[in-house]
Amino acid sequence: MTHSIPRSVVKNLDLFRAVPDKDLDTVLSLARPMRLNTGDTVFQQGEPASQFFVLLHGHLKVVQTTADGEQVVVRYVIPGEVFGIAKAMQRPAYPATCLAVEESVVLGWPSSEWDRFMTGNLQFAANALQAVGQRLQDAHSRIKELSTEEVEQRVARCILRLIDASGEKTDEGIAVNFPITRQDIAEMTGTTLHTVSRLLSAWKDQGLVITGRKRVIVCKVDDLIRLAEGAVSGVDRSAARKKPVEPF
Amino acid sequence: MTHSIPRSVVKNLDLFRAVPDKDLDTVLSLARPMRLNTGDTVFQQGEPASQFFVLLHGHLKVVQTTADGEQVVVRYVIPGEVFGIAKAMQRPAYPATCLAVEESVVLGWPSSEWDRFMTGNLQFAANALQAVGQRLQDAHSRIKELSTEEVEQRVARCILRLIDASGEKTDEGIAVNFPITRQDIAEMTGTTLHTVSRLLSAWKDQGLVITGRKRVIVCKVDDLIRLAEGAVSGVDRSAARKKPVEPF
DNA sequence: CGTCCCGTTGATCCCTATCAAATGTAGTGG
DNA sequence: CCACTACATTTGATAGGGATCAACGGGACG
Repeated sequence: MTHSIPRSVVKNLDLFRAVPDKDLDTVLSLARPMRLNTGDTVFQQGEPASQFFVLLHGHLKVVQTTADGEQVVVRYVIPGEVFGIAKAMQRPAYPATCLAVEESVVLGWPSSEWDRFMTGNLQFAANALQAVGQRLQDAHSRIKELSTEEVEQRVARCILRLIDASGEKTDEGIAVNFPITRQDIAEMTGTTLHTVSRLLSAWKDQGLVITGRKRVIVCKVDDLIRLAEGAVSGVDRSAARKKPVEPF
Repeated sequence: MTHSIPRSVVKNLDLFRAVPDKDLDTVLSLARPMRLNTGDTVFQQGEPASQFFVLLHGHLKVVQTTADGEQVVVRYVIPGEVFGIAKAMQRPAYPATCLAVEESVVLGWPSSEWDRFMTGNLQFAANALQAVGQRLQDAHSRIKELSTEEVEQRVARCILRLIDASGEKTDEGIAVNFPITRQDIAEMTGTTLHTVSRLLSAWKDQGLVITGRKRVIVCKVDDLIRLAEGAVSGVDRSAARKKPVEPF
């Protein structure tokens, strides 16, 4: 045994659910653990997809950069999830960049092992398919939202999703578990950091959320759900609207 | 043999690529063919996912309806593609409605057979994963476009994608192979039929495309590519912008 | 040949991007 | 420990890309 990774570490991962212990031992023996500091990249967009990974601890951000330098946050990876499985879908290169937003620990395998895992264990194949299927559903939800909803709804839904996937109960409300900026939220919802900032400020005034540098805590979840579902907010849009001066 | 489906019909489908003939015979014996008229639905959003399908001939539209009745076109299914594989991703119900936009022929299997195919043949599992992976990539592209590009680029790209996936060379240019309305294009690009109509009209004036009822033919592919990549169009946006009357 | 359905086009409005600038906050090195 | 710096956030002002509202025109199909 080259590493001292306990079997229990992978046993509870979705990707390895219901995979027999003897196969898990093989899996473990091939795993390469990796420690990351905030800002470290696991892989870069366009780079050959030489490995696939599971996140054990921390949080990662997956970002696509467009031709003209704009960025889109594809998703956040939370502990227990697989990522970087480009090769499994027959892509030679990673389609996005993946970086740590806080100290994190990942487990990596050479992409060549993917096929071995697939062929060696049917449960593994089914688990992988389900994981990708779930992501496809999520992507379609996002497309629907970007196509039909207004910014406020989208941002509300985005934050709800964040606390749902990775929220932490505090005495003030439910907090997003990892550092996230207005810019990040904007890149997830197809808007600008300015608009996100204005929305959060308005919500803060109404006591809906508590905000801080790279921090969001939701106090009134129900009210936020109402906004996500299209209720009209109390945000005063008329502030900017000026009544034109009557020409006599 | 209950049906007279020739083996060659499924042999060339991506989903069954490299699957041995003996397995194909099993697959065929369980297949249920179905003929569809324009407007017929294969399945409805929310309905239990009792079957999965392959399109043999024609074209289908996959549509999601939002809570408030708006529609989003998820994708068009072209001959040879799998669809309705909700159950493979462990979803109990279809997440969208699927309907024929022209006369079509599909092949259906009971969802329960999916697992049998998966376990019976590893190549099948890999093919399925690749198909879903490709769709995930497509979905991410769309998210990126909806987030960062303007309407004209998105519509241009949408039409390019249509002729790429299902274009037919004519002596006037490359035609979209199936009936499609301005409304459909709008629902694919997150805009309104009005805006799509205006864009197509402008492009028609410039000789970029030829349009008709439910028809689009691209004459100058290169120019359209240029638009999709963000070149400024010749569309006169100032038409609507009125110079306010000088008050003396 | 009338009736849908699809497409076109004008006019107006407003949500939100953009431009601009100030304030606040964590981290760092002297 | 504080000044310095880099990065995050806030907030105001303005403008414009498209949605929306409204009406008409035209082709297909029964």
